[in-house]
Amino acid sequence: MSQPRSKSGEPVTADQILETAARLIDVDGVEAFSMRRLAEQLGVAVTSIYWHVGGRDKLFDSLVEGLLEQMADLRSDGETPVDRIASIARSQRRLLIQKQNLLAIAHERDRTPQLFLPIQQRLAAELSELGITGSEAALLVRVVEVHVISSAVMQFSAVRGAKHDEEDPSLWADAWPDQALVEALQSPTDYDAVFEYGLSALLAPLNG
Amino acid sequence: MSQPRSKSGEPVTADQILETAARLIDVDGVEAFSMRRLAEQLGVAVTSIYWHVGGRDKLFDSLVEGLLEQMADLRSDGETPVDRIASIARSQRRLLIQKQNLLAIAHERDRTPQLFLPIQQRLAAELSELGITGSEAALLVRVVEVHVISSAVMQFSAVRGAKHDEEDPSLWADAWPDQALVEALQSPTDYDAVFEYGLSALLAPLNG
DNA sequence: ACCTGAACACCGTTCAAGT
DNA sequence: ACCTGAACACCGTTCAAGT
Repeated sequence: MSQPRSKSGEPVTADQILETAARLIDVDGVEAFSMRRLAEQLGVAVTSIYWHVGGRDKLFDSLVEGLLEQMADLRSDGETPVDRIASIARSQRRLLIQKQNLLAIAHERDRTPQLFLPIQQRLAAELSELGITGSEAALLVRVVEVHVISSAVMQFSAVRGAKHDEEDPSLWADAWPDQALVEALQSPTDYDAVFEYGLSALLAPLNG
Repeated sequence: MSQPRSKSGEPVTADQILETAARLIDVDGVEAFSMRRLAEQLGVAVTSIYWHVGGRDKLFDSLVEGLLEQMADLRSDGETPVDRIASIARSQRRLLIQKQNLLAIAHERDRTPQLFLPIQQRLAAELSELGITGSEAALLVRVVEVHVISSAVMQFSAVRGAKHDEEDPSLWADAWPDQALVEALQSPTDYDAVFEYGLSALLAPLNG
């Protein structure tokens, strides 16, 4: 139960600081995070964090770095190259949604393009099996990556902002003929369905 | 040249405050914005901003509201429903990229789903001309909107983060067979191309 | 090598007081 | 109705000082 604190006398390590920061962010969100709260949680003076991991920027960079490493380990399966591409895309998306707050930090710091990197090579390998190479393959790699990452970025902000998401019914004339549509738009967006629709549309040309 | 300031003796209006805030954010970015700087720019004490427009949250909400209104006025053209859908999507995207900083604020405050609203109805009208209605139409509306908005959100962070975007060549074995691909991935992502590829892939089923 | 407190230059916000 | 200064509770960061 009890967390490691330097009150025990033991010096704090950089890893402990990063772990605690990650947990804090995961539990309370990014906006509640501050160096001073982290220090308090660690039972340490703020300034010793600076000694071990540097300032706020360096700390966040290190956390994003950890996310990048996790993406390198993603599993994928499937019979065909297209299946395997879809499989990688899905597991990358799952990881990003699971690490929502880290993704938000990466995005906030304009590091989202770096999230492409750990998976580029594997996508490229699958594409080359389909005979797709060169700049065409590069475009497709980007198309898939943008779809995965941006959909995760959007979903996050949508879920958090669900309170404001109430459909203003006055926008739709009561006489709007397609009431089934109005009703469907009233309920919250199903981002999984949107993602899957997009993914198969993007990969459809590869099956021809 | 000279900006309106309350030093002149005239009271400041809420509109003046919002305009100045928008300009400040547009020029220096969101991260450089603060209530105190805004007050300074207006030649007014910080606290009078609170009297006119409320705090930081209210102010940002009002700015986002302005963006929503602009989206209601977007023009579109084209011969077929599919062409018009694509046209609306492109002009919405253009507006969002032009108002990058406002988009970032909207995203940060989890208001991105609200950006769907001003255009939903027009997309729905085009879809119904194609005989697409009900929950199927609702899904397609969301698919298009997510594509437009998320691609703008991504492009923004990518452009700003271009400094970190350097491809790490060590990731690619020098012997990687497809050197044209490696080279293509080394150059920065062409987000317009990625957007257009995605858009036509998403709309392709509608032409069948 | 590791930790500390004091200090600096910033924030957003509230509130009582002015005219 | 409009504006103000003072004050509060926060920030991130630097630095000289301790052990």
